[in-house]
Amino acid sequence: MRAYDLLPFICPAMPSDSNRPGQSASSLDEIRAARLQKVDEIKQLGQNPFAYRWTVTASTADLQTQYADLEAGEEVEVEVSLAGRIMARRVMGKLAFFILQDETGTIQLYLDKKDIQASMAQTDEQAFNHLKQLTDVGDILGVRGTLKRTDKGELSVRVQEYAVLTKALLPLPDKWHGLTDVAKRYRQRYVDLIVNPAVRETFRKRALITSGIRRYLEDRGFLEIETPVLQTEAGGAEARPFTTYHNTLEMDLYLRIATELHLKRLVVGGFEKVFEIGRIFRNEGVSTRHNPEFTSVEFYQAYADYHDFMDLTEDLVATLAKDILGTLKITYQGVDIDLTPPWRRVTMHDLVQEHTGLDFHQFADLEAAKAAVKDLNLPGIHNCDSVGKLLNEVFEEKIETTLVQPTFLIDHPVEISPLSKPHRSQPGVVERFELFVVGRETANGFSELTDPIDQRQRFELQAARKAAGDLEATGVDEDFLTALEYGMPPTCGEGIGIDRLVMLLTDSPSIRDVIAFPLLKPEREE
RNA sequence: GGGUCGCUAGCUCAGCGGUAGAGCACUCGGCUUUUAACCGAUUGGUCCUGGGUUCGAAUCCCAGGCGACCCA
Repeated sequence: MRAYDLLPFICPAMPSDSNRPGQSASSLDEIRAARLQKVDEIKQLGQNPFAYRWTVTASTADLQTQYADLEAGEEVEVEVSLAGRIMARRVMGKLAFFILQDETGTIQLYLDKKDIQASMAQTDEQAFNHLKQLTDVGDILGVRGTLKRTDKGELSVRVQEYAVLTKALLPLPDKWHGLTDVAKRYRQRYVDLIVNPAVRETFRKRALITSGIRRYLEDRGFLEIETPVLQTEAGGAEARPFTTYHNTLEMDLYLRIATELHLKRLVVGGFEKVFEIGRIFRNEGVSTRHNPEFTSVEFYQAYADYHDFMDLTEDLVATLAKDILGTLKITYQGVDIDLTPPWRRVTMHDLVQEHTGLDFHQFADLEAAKAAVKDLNLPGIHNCDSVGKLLNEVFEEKIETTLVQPTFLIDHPVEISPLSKPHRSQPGVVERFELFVVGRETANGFSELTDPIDQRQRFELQAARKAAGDLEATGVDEDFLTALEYGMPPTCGEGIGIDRLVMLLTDSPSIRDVIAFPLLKPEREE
């Protein structure tokens, strides 16, 4: 970014029609200087180029809907007052057409010299000429007028009065090609939002999804309780945490990698349905599916198990799709997805057997299992120190990306599920489900482990891995174990990655398309 | 972390060893039914950064920065 504050102040020309200097302005600095001069000319007219307010009585979308049936050439003597950004200017000698954009859409302004100079004679007898000279694409304009549909069929505000509410000093991108440079779009999202309506729509839908989740849970008696971001031990998931430092306490702290362990403490405390929508931080790679900070919703319900939550998840996602998109049949990056419940529920063992013919129940030990999967050429096989991990490796390598339609993968090996309750009838696996859509994990839930003795053993296994150098392993959370020793009711918990859900429902290829300000390296300053 | 590709005017792009270009935007002039308005005239550059090769580099080579995609 350049230091525009250091630019010299431009001496203003007098605000007359004929004495404006005929200088050209084409570089960014020159364009900006020309606009600063217009700022000053507006001030000299006694108007404020950075105004305080404007009475808005209509939105462009409402007007477009309300007057959809107005015939070409027809006018209605109803006064409207609205405000927005100038997105296009087509100026003739004594008539001009602007496109005005507000949050809801756009409408054409019909700017007739006679109308404007008659209405504004008291405040600015050259009002139409000043409109031509002192406004630019990008300015925020307030207008008052009546409605007409032009001969060519464009609904327009026939403007009687206008005011520059905010003078824009910098030019907008090309009106036709817009802003396509991805890095620039992410770095200057405000410009992206101005010129790309689809981006506004994505973030509007994101807001609807988040509030829809909140409403869905609250309607069912869930209470949203906020839990700490700064923690002395980052647990509840396997991920590298960010570290930070508290000066006066003189201690290292971690940013949370999950909300799980605190929400479960609340269940111990007697809240039977709790949730939190919140920011999670993981100090890991950045990709089209991973941002270092992202948003999850985690929710916990006492006396429920993972079957209950699979039902809930189907209904929640279907409700969101129906309410926000109006359909359960969506398209993601050209692939048709049908969100109509019920969704397939299949165990990891069955799915692996279905794809590879291998029955992991049969393997007596790790060596036998490794020998059996030799032909699959698994890249991560050397990291598998248990049959369960090997099973998961087969799933991740060979099957995960094939789960395109919504599918609940259930009953994972205990070795990869340190917080889940053992399966009530199947040894070696837990009562857990993961929702996969278009080959991506989108939700993860399980009957929560409530046995403090078992939980301690699993924590200690993690701690041993951490001591051995595993940066994703967590230590023993003694306070959480203490909480469990006071007794946690049977509980089901689940986390949904809101960013990935938004990607799915807005057909966005990258997580950065659904995060307003994704993390990017700063451009190098000289 | 590895590979491939990209970075040139405010924006979108061309140029690929020989005077840095186009369209749009901007500035000026004209124009009362335009909608990528039109017509005419100007103007605008750290060719991502730093080295190197060369008589000469936006262009070729090396290193770096930032990004996209793929792989891990």
